[in-house]
Amino acid sequence: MKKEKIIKPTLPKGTRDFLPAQMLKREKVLNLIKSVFEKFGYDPLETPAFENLEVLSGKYGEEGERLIFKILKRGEELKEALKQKSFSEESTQQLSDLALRYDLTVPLCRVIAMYPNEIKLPFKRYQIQPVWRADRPQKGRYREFYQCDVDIVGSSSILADFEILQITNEILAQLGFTKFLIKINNRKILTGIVEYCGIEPGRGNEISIILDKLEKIGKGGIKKELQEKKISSKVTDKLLPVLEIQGSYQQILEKLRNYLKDSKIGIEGIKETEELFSYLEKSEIPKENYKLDLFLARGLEYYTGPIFESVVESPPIGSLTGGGRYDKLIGIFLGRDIPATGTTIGIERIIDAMTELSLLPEVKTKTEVLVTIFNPETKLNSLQIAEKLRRSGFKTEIYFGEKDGLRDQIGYANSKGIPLVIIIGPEEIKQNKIVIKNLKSGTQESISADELVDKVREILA
RNA sequence: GUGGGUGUAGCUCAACCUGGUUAGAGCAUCUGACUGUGGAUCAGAGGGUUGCGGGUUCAAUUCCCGUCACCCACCCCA
Repeated sequence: MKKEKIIKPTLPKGTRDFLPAQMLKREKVLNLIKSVFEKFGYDPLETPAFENLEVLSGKYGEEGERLIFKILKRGEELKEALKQKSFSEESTQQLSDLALRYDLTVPLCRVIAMYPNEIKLPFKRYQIQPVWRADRPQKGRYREFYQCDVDIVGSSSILADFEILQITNEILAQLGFTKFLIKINNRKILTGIVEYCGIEPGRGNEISIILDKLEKIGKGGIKKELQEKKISSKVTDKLLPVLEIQGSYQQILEKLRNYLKDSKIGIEGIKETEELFSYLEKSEIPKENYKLDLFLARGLEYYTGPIFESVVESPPIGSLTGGGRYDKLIGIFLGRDIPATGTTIGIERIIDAMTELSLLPEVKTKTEVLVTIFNPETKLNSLQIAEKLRRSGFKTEIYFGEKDGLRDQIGYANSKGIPLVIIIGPEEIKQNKIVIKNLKSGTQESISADELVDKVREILA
C-alpha cells in the first residue's frame, strides 16, 4: 500500500483507547466497586448510549445544556429541517432529535417512570457505563468517560443518604485511598442561606456555585464575584458573617440555626443534616473521612436535599465522587414525585489518582503459564500439557509466534510478564518429565509429568 | 466560550534564545556474542519531510506570520 493512501490514525480529543495493560487496571478497580455495590444489595442496570433529546434537555442547567452531545437527524427529517433559511442556537433542537447520555441519573429516572409495574420500590440499582460531554478536555476530564452510579429510588429516609455515604467511604478506603474527605451539605441549607440574605430565589443555584469556591478564592474573591453578578452590598454584608461559621458540625449547625430561623426550608435542611451526621457519628466511618461543608454546591440543578462530594488532597484532580438527593426529578417523567438519592463514583479520576499515587500495580497479562513448543515433533505433547493445565484452572497460553526458538518463546513470556514457562523437549518426553521454569525467581526444575499441576499450583500460590 | 504553553525517532527529551557540516541521547525495537533457556552485560543495526503552510535569509529545527493538533488553567464538572 502506498504511503499517501494511509489514513492517519487519530482519536477524537477527550477519548482514549484502553490497551490491555490499562484494561487490567480498570477491571480491577471496577470489580472492586461492583463488589461493594453488590454487598449493599444493589443490582445492575444498563440503558442505551443515546436517548431522545427531550429526555435529556433541561435537566443540567444552562452550562450542562451546552455540553450535551447532540445527534443530527437522519434522512428525510434532516432534509426537511435543513430547509430553514437561517439557523440560530435554538435551531439545534430542530436539527437534532437524539443525544448521547450526559449522566446516568436522568436515564435512571426515565426508567423508573417507564416501568412502574415491573420495578418494585425501593429500587436499588448500580450502573457502570460511559457518558459523553462536549467539554474541553484537561487533567482528569474527558469527553467520553465511565461513571459508576449507585442510587436508591423510592425512599425519602435520610438512612438512604447515609447508606450512599457508607458505600462511598468503603469504596475509597478499599481502593487504598488513605487521605480522602467526603464533603457533605444540603441543598435546603443553601436555599435557606440564599433566602436569609435576600437573594431572589431564582438565582439560588448561581449564587451557591460562587459560595462553593470559598476555599479556593477566599472571602475577598467571593465578594468580588458577587459584585460582578450585581448582588447588592446589603446582601453581601448579610452573607459574609455566615461564611465565617466554623467548628464541629453541631456548632456549625447551631450557629446556622440562628441565622436561618425564619427560613422554613433552611431549618428543614439543618434537621436533615443533623440526622445524617447522627448516623455517621455512630458508624464505623472514621471522623476524618467526612466533614460538613456549608458551601458545597453541586451545579446540577436537580438536587433537592443532602449533597455530597469526595476529594483527595493529592493529586489535585477535582472531585472523585459526587451525588445527592433528587426528589423531584422522576416527577418530570412520571407526573408524581418519587424520592431518590445516590452518587457517582468517578472511575476515571479514581484511576488517574491511583496511578499517580502508585496504588495500581502494573500488570501486563493475567496469563499464568506459557507452554513452549520445542519442535514440530513435540507439539502434541505441549498441547496436551496446556489442556491439562487449563482443565485445572490455570490461565495457560501456547506460543504461536513466527520465531519459535526456545529463546524467543521464553523472551516472549518474559516481556509479557507470564511468570511460568513449561518446556517439554525430546529428553523430557523420553523420561516422562517436564521442565518448569519460574521467570520471577529465575529457577527451573525437572519434575515428573504427574507432579505438574501440584507444582504449578505451589509456585503460583 | 476565555486565557496560556508545547509540537524534533515508537516513547521521554536535547540542539532553537545567539540561524551555519551527516539533527543527537536515553529507553524501546532488531541482529550477534548464546547450537535446549528470558532479564543483566558487551558489540552492532534500523528508525526523522524537526506537526502543516507560507515569509525573511546565501542558508531555517532555530527568527516571523498563519494554521492544525495536543496539554494546562478559567468556566463547569466525574
